[in-house]
Amino acid sequence: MPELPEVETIRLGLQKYIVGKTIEDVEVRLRRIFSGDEKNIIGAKITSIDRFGKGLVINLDNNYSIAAHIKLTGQFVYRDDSTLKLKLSAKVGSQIPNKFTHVTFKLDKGAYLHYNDIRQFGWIKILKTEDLKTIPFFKDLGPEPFGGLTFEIFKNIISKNNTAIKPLIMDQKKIGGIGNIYANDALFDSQIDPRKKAKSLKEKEIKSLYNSILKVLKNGLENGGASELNYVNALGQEGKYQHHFLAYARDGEKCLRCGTIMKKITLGGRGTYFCPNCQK
DNA sequence: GACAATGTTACAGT
DNA sequence: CACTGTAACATTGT
Repeated sequence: MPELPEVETIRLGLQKYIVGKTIEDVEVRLRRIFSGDEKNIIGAKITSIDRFGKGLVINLDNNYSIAAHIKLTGQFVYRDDSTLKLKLSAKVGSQIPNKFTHVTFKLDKGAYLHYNDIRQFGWIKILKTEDLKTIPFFKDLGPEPFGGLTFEIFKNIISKNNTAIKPLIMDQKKIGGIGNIYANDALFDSQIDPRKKAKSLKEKEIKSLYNSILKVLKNGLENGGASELNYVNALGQEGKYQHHFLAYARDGEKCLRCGTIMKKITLGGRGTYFCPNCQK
């Protein structure tokens, strides 16, 4: 899923469906991805849902929280009597729970929250709310595009780093929430070569990239996220941003701006897509 | 069989 | 110590 727009879409869904509900039981089928003691959350009521970068936090009324990161293939799927008739995406499967459902939270009024994860890279941690910042991922997370990341801070990050611009904006310690899809699309939108050294960007390019990042993330959010891989929302349904990709996965196709054939290279270990003609 | 997949982190090297 | 690049995590699909 899982970049800022996808995780935010899940957060909005969870906020709508599970806030106010009580956790009656927890079934952990794959212990390796789970830490903390589930006994500490049984009987507690869900009060709010937070998102920090690509991480999710479910807060409870007993000073405990459930922190989670779904990495590449995690899914949180909510089910109750009224959502049961909704058809699940094929990305979830026709049945839930299934062999990829590693954790199930049983809520009151016959509702369930299932955690699925094919590759098992994701994690769920039970801990005191005050201890959330002891999780390294949260502690080291940089400012967010729709949070503390002002243009001045962004400019400062870009101009003092000597790495290629694309891996830099995907570095969660520098900026929270941007992943491979939106990094590719933002660089395409601002016509910047992803290999270009961050330090070498002119003020005008930095400004343009800042605006493009906000623009593509907002577009992703308005389309309910990108279900290119395994991502689904909290009801097990797909997003639509995969139909609006500007550069991601468009290698071999014509550039939307100039018609040149789009190229794919590997940069920082990740697939990188760009127009060799109009991204300078 | 080889390779790549929306992410993060441990580790080796400079 | 700081920075950078690569491998690894586990599984599926092409």
